[in-house]
Amino acid sequence: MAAARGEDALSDPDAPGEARPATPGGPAAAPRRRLGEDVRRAQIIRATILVVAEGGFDGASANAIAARAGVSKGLLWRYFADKHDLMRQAVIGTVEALRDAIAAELDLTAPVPDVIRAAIRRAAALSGTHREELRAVNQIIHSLRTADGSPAFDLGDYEGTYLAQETLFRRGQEEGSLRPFDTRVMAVTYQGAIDAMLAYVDSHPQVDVGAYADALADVLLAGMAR
Amino acid sequence: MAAARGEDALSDPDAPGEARPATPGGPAAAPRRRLGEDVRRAQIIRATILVVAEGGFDGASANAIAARAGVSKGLLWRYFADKHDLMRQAVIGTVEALRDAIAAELDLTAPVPDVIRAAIRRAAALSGTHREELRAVNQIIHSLRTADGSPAFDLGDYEGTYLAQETLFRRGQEEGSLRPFDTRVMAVTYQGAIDAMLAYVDSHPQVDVGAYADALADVLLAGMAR
Amino acid sequence: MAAARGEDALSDPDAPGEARPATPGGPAAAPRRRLGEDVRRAQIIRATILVVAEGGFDGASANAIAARAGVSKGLLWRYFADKHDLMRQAVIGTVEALRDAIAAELDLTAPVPDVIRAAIRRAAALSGTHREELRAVNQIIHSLRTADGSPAFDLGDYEGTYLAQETLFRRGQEEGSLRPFDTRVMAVTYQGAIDAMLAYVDSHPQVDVGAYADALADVLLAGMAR
Amino acid sequence: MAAARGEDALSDPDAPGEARPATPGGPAAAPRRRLGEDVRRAQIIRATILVVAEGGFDGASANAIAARAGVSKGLLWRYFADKHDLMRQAVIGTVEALRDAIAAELDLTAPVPDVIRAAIRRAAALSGTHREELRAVNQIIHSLRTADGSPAFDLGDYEGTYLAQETLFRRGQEEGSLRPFDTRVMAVTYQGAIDAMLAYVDSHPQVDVGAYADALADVLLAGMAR
DNA sequence: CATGAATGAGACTTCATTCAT
DNA sequence: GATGAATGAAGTCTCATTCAT
Repeated sequence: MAAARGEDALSDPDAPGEARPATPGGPAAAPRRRLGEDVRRAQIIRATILVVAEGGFDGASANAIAARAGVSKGLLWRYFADKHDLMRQAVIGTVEALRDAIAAELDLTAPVPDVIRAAIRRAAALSGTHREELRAVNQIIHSLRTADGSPAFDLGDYEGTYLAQETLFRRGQEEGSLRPFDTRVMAVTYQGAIDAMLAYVDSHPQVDVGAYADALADVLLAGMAR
Repeated sequence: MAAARGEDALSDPDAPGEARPATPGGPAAAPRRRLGEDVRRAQIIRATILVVAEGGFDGASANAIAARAGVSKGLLWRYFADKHDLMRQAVIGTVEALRDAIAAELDLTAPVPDVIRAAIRRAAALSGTHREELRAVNQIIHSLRTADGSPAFDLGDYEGTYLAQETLFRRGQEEGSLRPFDTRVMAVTYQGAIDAMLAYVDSHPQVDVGAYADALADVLLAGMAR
Repeated sequence: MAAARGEDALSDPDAPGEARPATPGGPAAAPRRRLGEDVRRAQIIRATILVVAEGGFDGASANAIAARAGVSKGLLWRYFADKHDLMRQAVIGTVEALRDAIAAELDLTAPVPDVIRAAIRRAAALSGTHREELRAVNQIIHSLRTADGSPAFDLGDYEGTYLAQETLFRRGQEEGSLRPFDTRVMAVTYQGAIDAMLAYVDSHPQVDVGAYADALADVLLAGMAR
Repeated sequence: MAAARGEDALSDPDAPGEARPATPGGPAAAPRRRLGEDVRRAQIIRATILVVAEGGFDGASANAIAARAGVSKGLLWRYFADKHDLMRQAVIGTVEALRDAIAAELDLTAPVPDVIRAAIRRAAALSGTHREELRAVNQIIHSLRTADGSPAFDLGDYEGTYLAQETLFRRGQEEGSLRPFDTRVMAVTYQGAIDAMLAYVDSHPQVDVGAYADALADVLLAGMAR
């Protein structure tokens, strides 16, 4: 399970029974381990994702994140300029990982309808393997604001995704496997359908994700295919 | 007590179970409620929507809301139990208004494809008439949490909407205007496509909303119609 | 004594034996008195002066100031934008009070040497009546910095004082009671001598302030008078 | 241990009372101290002076000082017990250097008025050669506090300076070059005038320092000389 | 010895909520 | 009822100091 990479202080595999004066029942002492920069950053980002996924953006205080990571509060600010920076980097790193997880083993040279069906299936699979990431990224993207109150992320950040999908759709149209339609509207709709699916299966755990993905592929391809 | 009106779900705008003293008329009767009270509540909710739409959920302090409403800070808590209650009721009231705005003049007895196309157009029109409401409701729904950290709203609140749409789709299938498909998946997808459209046109002001709505209707109906 | 205007929470004349659960020996409860804006500001500034005079600029935390004023921490920020603003206003208000205390009953039309001697005496008297103010203002002026690290006060703020003294000196020179000298250098020197006196008697409590003032007047006038 | 050198007062640069293991030479012998150590200490003190002069006492974090000195943060505490110790020793060492710079080439056997005039000129010259030192020492002396909040330096540390000046003044009075006056008051005033001059020229860079020094000597000697 | 990652106390500040007026 | 002064908990962030490497 992705959630168990060893960031939880309570499950720390070798917190010893440290000699601390007069608090023998208190929480385990911190052995002050020294880690490489990248490892620490990843650990803190992972804790951020988990805390946000669980308690929402507002509940993700620096305190909660540090506690979840099993580090001291002050350590956060050695690796991130401030909380905004931490959240921003958590999103950026996690989105990259999600994109990789979708793109992996996806044969983009296959017939376009096959690519689309496979992509939907892979996206659906994320709900099982990256539940916290999906939840957290959603929260942060919707909540993070710059100092002047404007959203830190907006749909402009989706532009690259839209363009890639439009390219795919256009190839399908040229190859004759897709009928003519407005590719931008279709890209936005496609992305919206994926996001809706992920939100739906996240809050309806009894739903068969694979079946949903297949049904969604049927619905979308029925609208696209010639 | 005035602070406890409208209880649980987006689809339940008229929940009972509160001590509203002796109001034996129907919900449309507005019996003994003093006008000033409802006006004040609406005024505060309106201010809440505007402040949230502008500065996001986190930026919507009670101070800012009271100032925007032109009332004193203390007055908020005469009409709402606490900030959570204020936000919840702002969503409930506004969603109701949005639903009314879509449903108005919508002839549900018309042929199903016509209903769908009309509904998409009406939803798109909201981006011009209810921009703040759409933004604010989105913010609050994504951000509001209960005391234990769990989301205050979830997709369960969409259940009523899904059921209504499924009913419509099923009639189309029975009448032969729509082809067979999983109505729940289609309902979720349809709603996701609408939400994606609204978000897209909100952050891309130069887009022609009507044209987008028509293109979306084309895309969706191509996937649904026989 | 100037220090006993009733700002000290512990000496609050009517803190009652409040019914607080299970802490019958703790500090007296706060009756939440409501005060006019000017009174509160003066009270907080007074507390600031006392805390700075006693523990220095660095020891004057917002916590310490609020506690000394007998108010809650948060109240400070209703009356002052931030700590810098609080310190700035404390200096401005106190310097004005000090200047008034020196200027009062000073007959500026008297012969110049008499004015100078009287002014030195009055300044010396401040060491008895405004000890905390003198200490605190000195601390803050030397310590307060703007966000970019540059001093918040500098000798430019003395310019008005220098000009006034130069005017006085020049009158003395025109009237023939003072000999020719560089009035700017004399103004700076005069001010330095006053400040040195105040610092000296502050840290040497056994010194006879009046005698020092007379001796200083002798020394300075010997250098000035024709 | 090297971290505890020079103890208490500005006028006492060689205080004993610390455990320096087995150094039976006189204070001028520099017996077993390794050269590298003193170089490091001087380097760190120099960095401290520069950082304080530039950003003030509060802006002089251990981080900034270490960075300016080009050493690691942890190294500071090998040479100084804590930050208070570092600041104290920076003052002590720098004041000693400043005193040397004034005393150098000063012929104390010359006629007293000549000595005074020369001393004023030399002090004025410091504003060109030791600007950072003057600023930093001023900052630290005014800001440094002991753990209980009382000033770490006070005018008692000037006592040696006052005594030396009084001795000089008294010789002048005995020799007939100076008229009778209170030598302690004159010493305090003289020092105050010097400090005021240095502060003034520091914040008024366009002033001709030499001319100021001559004018100040005129003013002071006019008050002292018979 | 030297480094700098890590800690933890404490600083300033915001803000939902209470309550004297 | 209405106001906004007052409270106090909680948040983000800094920094002197420690200590594993």
